[in-house]
Amino acid sequence: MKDIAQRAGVSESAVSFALNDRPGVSEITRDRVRRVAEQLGWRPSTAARQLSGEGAATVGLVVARPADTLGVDSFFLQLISGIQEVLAERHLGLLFQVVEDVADECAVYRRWWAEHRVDGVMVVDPRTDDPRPDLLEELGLPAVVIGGVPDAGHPGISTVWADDAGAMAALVDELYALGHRRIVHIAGLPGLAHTERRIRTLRAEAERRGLTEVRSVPTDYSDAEGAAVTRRVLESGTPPTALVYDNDVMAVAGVAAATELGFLVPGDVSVVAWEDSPLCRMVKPWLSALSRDTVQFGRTAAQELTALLDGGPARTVQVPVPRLIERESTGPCGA
Amino acid sequence: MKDIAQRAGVSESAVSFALNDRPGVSEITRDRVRRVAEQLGWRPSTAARQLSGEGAATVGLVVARPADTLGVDSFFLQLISGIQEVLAERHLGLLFQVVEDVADECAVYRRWWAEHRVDGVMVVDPRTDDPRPDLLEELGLPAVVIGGVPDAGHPGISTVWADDAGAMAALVDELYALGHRRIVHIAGLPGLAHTERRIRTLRAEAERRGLTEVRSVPTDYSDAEGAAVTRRVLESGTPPTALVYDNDVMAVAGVAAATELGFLVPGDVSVVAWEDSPLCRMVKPWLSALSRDTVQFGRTAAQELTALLDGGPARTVQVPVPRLIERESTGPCGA
DNA sequence: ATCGATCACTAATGCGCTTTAGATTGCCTC
DNA sequence: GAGGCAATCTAAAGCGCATTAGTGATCGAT
Repeated sequence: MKDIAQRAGVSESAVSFALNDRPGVSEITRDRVRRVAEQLGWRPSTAARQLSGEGAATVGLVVARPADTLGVDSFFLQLISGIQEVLAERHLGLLFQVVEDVADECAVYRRWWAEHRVDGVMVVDPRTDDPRPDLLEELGLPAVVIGGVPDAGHPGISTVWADDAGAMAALVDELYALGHRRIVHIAGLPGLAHTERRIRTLRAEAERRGLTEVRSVPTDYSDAEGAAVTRRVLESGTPPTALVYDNDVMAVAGVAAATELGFLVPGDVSVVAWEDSPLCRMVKPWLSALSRDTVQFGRTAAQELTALLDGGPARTVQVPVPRLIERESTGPCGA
Repeated sequence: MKDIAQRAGVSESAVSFALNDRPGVSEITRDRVRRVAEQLGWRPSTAARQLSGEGAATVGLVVARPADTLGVDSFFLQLISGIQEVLAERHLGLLFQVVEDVADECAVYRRWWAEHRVDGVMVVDPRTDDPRPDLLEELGLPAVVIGGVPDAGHPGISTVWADDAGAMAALVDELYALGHRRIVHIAGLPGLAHTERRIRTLRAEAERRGLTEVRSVPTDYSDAEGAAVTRRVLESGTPPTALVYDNDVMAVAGVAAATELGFLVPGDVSVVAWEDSPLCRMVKPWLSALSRDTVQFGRTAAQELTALLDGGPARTVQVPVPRLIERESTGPCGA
């Protein structure tokens, strides 16, 4: 900046004014300074900028999952792509970290906060009894919870959510209409908020219709557990006629397991994957799936966070309900 | 820090000395200061620290791939997990960005450099005629190229690489021993260094053995192209008896396509996936695959980068050659 | 011709930390 | 007991930027 000031023949302050669109310099000086800066390829040092009051120009994202369960999911990278699109426009950096569990995650937030490393964070995989919103509220770190439930208790925190409950209800409607009465929901991790929401909704819908042979079985999202649970429920006395998997990976593994056991899909048992991906069209039969625009989800979340950083109020915004794409793995109940 | 100084009854400089293990302060004072700092949950502001000469305590990673081809791969998140393990130990942050193409990627490096945002970067997906090493060398940004070829031309840049050529040669050996003479390699993106290396090696190995019906077909790594190419080559006059896919996703899609066409795997055609993942055990027949420890790959790369940041010399380190896991999709040539 | 007001700019301060150059003390040596 | 030296601490400068207070100069109004 000193260089610029010298070459443009003005003081450093003038340069600062010129480049930040602040009043106090004439248009012609401003132009001259701009040109010199451009020519020198100058960019403000984020450190210096931050030290003098501006933010860190960075938002944080930490995901708490063990390395091996992380890779299979296409969800995260899609989400991140969407987030990046928005952040890149504003030249905000994304500080990314993967940790083992929520306790570590909280530690990371504390550190980031103490080191002034981030201006805000995005929280994924919200849980029941989640300590994170409280912590972030306490630290005063702007945050948006991705995939949470509307939550009035935290005025500084935005929520971006999809109506899992509605989607589940619609899905049960659909399966019911096809004649299915025995449904097993191979759910995801028990502690996760959306898992619990889906489980609760399924139970409520079943009760409403007087269905007794409807249940959820929590898993760890892995193909191994997906296959294992599938085998277990299909080999029971009265096997279900419809299986709903909480992710694409388990659904694919489940279909393979069912086929091996001699069950026809969708003849003997219908299968729905919650989360669409290329995977669903890579196996035969093609999997019917609940699809949503994950990239857009990320965009929306990032927009909410930037709005928060701009001093806007915390909001709760809903993204479109996942839509059922019917492919080949669902059909009328045969049993 | 002012707080700490006050409460410990010493000057700010003494605090700095104490907390940075610098001489100039007695052990008892050092302990006292440490205790106060701990109690206050103090962490140095990275910005201030950076401004006074230390680095940014951050390394950068940018991946240049369109959003949709990004998600299917389990490679990246695994790699990042490994990287994180090493970075977390040293409290280094990871600044992550996804962009459209290499030109954008270069722009990001320039910006990061100008803004002093990162101390070093990790470069993935090295290409033939890659502009990035030159640029990074010019900027003086420490870097490690992940999956590159040993490259003597850039003294400031480390390389971590796997011997794709050796793996390909071994694979051809294996297939040749099984009696396969017509092999098609469904390759990845043409510009990528490892793609070219695999293609060249395959051609060389074929020539060495006088095999004329061996070739590579480049693709974009997508399941769609994988399936399309599979159909095309299998429907040609003399179909290959062995297919080698450059990633797991295409291999799975390819098997599905082959099966649909009435080809038995491995009876009519053997299939090998280059890159192992849960996917390979989610389809029947289970896919034989070249497996490597991607998390470890990330760890190694991160270690090289931290070594570079510590002022060590640039090195070229090789990770273990991918190992062929024979499952159910490979067998003796039937034709 | 004088005054206040506006404009274009400069000087100086502070952000939180590291670091260099002192300042003070105690201790040893001859 | 004076000089020297090491140990321990403090004062002050500087990193690159934003910002506030201050300085001239120009202009319109009286």
